[in-house]
Amino acid sequence: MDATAANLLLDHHRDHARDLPWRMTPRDPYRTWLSEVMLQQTTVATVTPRFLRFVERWPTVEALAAAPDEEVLGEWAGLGYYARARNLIACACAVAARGGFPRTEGALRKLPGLGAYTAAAVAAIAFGEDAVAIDTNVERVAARVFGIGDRKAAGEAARGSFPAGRHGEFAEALMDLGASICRPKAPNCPACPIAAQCKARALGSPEAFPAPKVKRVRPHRYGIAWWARRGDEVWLVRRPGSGLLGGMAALPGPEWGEERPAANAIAIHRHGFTHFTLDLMVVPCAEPPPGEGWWQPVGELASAGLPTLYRRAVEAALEAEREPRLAA
DNA sequence: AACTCGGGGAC
DNA sequence: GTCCCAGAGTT
Repeated sequence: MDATAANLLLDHHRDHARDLPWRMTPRDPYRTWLSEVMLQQTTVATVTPRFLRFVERWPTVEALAAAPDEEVLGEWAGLGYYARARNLIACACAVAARGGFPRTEGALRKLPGLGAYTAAAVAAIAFGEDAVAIDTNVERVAARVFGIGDRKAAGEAARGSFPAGRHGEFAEALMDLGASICRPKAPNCPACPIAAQCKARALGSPEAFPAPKVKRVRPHRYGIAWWARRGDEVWLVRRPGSGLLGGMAALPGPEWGEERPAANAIAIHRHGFTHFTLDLMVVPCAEPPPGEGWWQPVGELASAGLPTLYRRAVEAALEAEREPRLAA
């Protein structure tokens, strides 16, 4: 993309930039960082209400660093990719301890949870450094503008297009274009300020770029969740601090496996993860299984910080208790 | 370079 | 159902 096209895009962005709650003037490094982490593999529509709740509860990185881990993980519950929340806590503590965010891409890159993209995005957007933030939007727009099928190659080709002194603004312009006009499906080329410069458009098939990802078959697994009741309470546990749903509140149960267990379930909840699907069988038991845990009032399950898998499984179990005939 | 790691919105 | 999303960390 030449300088003329970059200026056309920046001019368009001046009038069409999305009004997002983390885009205040001037940019707040804390909110920039928090939004970028929340937005990793997560849509703006999903993030926006969660971001607002989060900054309402913890308005500064110092406040976040001082919060108990369980409360932060609970606030993150339902957003997915929980390593982000664990790294968020570690990063907040490191930043608070050193008296604020580092202001360069290289120093930001050393913080937990900040990879190549996020370090560059925070450096460029919050601190005005000429760092190049290449996300999936930039890759897709570049793939079409340059007519390059390979996503990573397209992203690298976009590096030279970032105008000096305006890298943060340009990254946001590319991201807004990718979200609003140069969408994955049904791109709105007539509304695009750089359609005349677009190779994929000239070829007549913008949607053919970038090349589609190779998809893999998702295996299936089975699991048991113990349903231990005591009056109006249910027994919950905290999962180990790493791995799938690491550190999150959960129903107790053995590790999941390939074979369908023979168990008398009152409910079976099917859940889709990124790389497998799970049938979680909720099985009543008289006593809590051995190990750490706590009795959670069923009327206060919303504040327990359950990830979606267990939140849905609990809902199914409570429904089964009300209507036993519908048990699976 | 390939895998792991969630969940929801849009279609 | 499918595809995709302001990716990072591990192996």
